Amino acid sequence: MLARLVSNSSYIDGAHSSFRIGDLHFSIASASYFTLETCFYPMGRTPCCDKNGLKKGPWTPEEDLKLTSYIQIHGAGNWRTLPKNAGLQRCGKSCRLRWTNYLRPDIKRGRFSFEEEETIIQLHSILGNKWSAIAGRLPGRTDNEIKNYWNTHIRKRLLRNGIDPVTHAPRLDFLELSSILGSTLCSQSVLNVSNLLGAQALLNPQLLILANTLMSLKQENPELVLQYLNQNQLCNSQAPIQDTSMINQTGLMQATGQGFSSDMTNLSYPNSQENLTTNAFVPIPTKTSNLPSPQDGNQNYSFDSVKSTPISSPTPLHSSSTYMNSCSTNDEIESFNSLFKFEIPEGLDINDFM
DNA sequence: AAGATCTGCAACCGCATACCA
DNA sequence: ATGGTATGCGGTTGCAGATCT
Repeated sequence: MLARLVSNSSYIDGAHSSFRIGDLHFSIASASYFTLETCFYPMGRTPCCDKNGLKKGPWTPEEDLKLTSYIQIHGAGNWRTLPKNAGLQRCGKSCRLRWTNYLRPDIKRGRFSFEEEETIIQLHSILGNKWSAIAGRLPGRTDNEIKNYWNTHIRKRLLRNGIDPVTHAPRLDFLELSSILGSTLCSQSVLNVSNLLGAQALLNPQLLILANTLMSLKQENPELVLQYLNQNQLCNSQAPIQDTSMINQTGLMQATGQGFSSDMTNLSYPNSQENLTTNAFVPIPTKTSNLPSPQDGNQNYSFDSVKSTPISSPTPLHSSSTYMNSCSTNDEIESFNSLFKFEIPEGLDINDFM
């Protein structure tokens, strides 16, 4: 027996986005709104709330007051009946969300502290997008708040610093660019086209434009380019890099303005708070190192393992601190421009790489 | 000054799952 | 074991204010 719901403007929500008639299972996967003119429910199964006439959108202070007052007296829970009992024209789900994400008295509001941000990044490197799990370790912060902060601040910053926010590993396009530029610009020979073509598929086309521009600069004024590269230890003019397979990670570090030593043996992974505050850091992949892989739970890992990781692959995420701590300045264009301190050609927006 | 674009965040949506009858 | 309901979770959307052109 079927009960036809009379509303034609309501929509199926939450747990009721799927239903059964006999042995047939119906699922509404894509449509957010579902006209009920043709929708039938099995008798006895009703939506969690009748959306007809229920308010959506931003909460008013009056609604907040009603909800808070009700919960203070009766406690949170039983969200299905709560709106009616509290005199609210809202869905229970909406009430729960408003309470847990905004009205709860133990919510800490305001900017995230440096320590909180560090904690989020470290936990995300382990837990991935398990926002509720991360929130559970940050008292006073909600999963929604952390998720928003990650998407609007931390994620962008990691991207700009050449770190894949999914894997917490250096991004391939940055590594390849560093490799190409290190090889080609430092070389006294003409442009190694095959190297460029070999990496082309991995690169954002605009990165190629940038590389080409730098190549042109080199041809026009090679001494200036080489002088600057040497000044910034981007390459060793006495032993020019000829093989792009040897990734000059040091160059990348320097390129991002993070001030790493050119001595690879001295590279370490700062973990102390003072290092966090003074040095941006990224894992140092070296092709020749015997450093453990991320799966070892160690902060160090080889470049091979990085290269084998798809840029947007699901995260194994058992490596900790495999991220670059950003510099406190927000404008990472600066860090990229510091690659060579050359003027970026007009019309080439570095943000497009991000 | 005004329109366009960007940004941050609250709220929504659909799915998964725990719980209970 | 099965089905119905409640709740939790993560992804996405939409809006308001800020910034840019």
